[in-house]
Amino acid sequence: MQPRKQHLVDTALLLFNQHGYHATGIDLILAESKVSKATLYKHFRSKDELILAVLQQRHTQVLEMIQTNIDDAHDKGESGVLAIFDTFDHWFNSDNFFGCNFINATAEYTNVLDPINKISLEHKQAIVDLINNELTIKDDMKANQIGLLIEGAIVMAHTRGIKHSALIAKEMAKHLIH
Amino acid sequence: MQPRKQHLVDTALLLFNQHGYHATGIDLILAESKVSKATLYKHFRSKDELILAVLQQRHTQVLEMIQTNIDDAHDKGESGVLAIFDTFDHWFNSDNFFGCNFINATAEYTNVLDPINKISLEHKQAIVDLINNELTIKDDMKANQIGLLIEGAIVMAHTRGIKHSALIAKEMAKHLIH
DNA sequence: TACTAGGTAGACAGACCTGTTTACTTATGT
DNA sequence: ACATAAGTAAACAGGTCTGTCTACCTAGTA
Repeated sequence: MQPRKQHLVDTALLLFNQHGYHATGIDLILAESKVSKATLYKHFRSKDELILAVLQQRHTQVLEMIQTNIDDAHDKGESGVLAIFDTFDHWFNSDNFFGCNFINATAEYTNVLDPINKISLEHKQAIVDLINNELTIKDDMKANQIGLLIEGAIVMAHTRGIKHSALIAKEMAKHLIH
Repeated sequence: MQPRKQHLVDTALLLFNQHGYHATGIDLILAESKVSKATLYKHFRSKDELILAVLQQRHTQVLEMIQTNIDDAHDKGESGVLAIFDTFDHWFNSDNFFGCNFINATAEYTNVLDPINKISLEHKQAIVDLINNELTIKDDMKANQIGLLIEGAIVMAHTRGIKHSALIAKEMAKHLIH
């Protein structure tokens, strides 16, 4: 991706997190990124398209972060599934946590047919698929249960500020696996 | 509450659910409720104040719905805690489900000091308190774990359209209680 | 009859929104 | 030296947003 385009996506991600999607105007993104409006509209046809690019990038980021923790766990002979919760624990306790971009996007873009809504569904599904592949024996039900624990931890951390929620969820996941 | 004021709150609740908070303009609420703008601004000082009234009412509604299910369960000699999940199951499968108003509000109003954000926190905390009081022996940790399951079920139902998520969560809660 | 409470319609201000367009500037590679 | 690609600044169009205000309209009641 061209550097300005990438810079726009990075800036927009931060601002969408800090203020929400509707509340973040194009002009603010331009002012913060110091990119001109003409450039933004050369790279993206609309604000919605920029949002999609932001979510697409975030999707990749999150899955890579999780995969890194899984790989580390495997190297140490530990459970990959439980390591996923460490990724979220680290995220919740960083100063980069403003809730899940996809949950937040679904809250603002309510139309199920909206591509923004669709990418959120795909993200959530991808995480459950990844969990399923980490289970010693594939088990859709168990993967969904663990996925549910992750979602619960995210909401608990975001709406109630309970930063250690990922560890609470991890304990619950332990009992599910054994 | 005066009938027009109540009607405004009811209409606004539906529209905020259908379109989100920022995306729902005052004018749409007025058109749908057939109330004049002057009347709205006599009852509410601002849109934010209307949102707060909506959330306040929703807060009461949800707790009452849960309490009804708990009472019914007690009458049948069943677990009050598990009955809470039936409330959510019923909600998810109604045509009145657009995710949790409070999770959605927190997504749009990101400032933790915002009263809209504060009421969301209080709502979530109230549910956990209610759970705690239903436990045979009070247990903050267990109440939070069950609260986490509920949040997870809500997100699963909303972002992935998995309408039976409350029953998945209920099964997990059974193992927690016993 | 006349006052009052509550409501209506609609114009208006002022700000902010997305998106387009024009004319100018820089940098790079041949 | 010159074409091309990429970026800039700024004005502009056409909406939409919240919130205010004026003038009018009922229905009930003292």
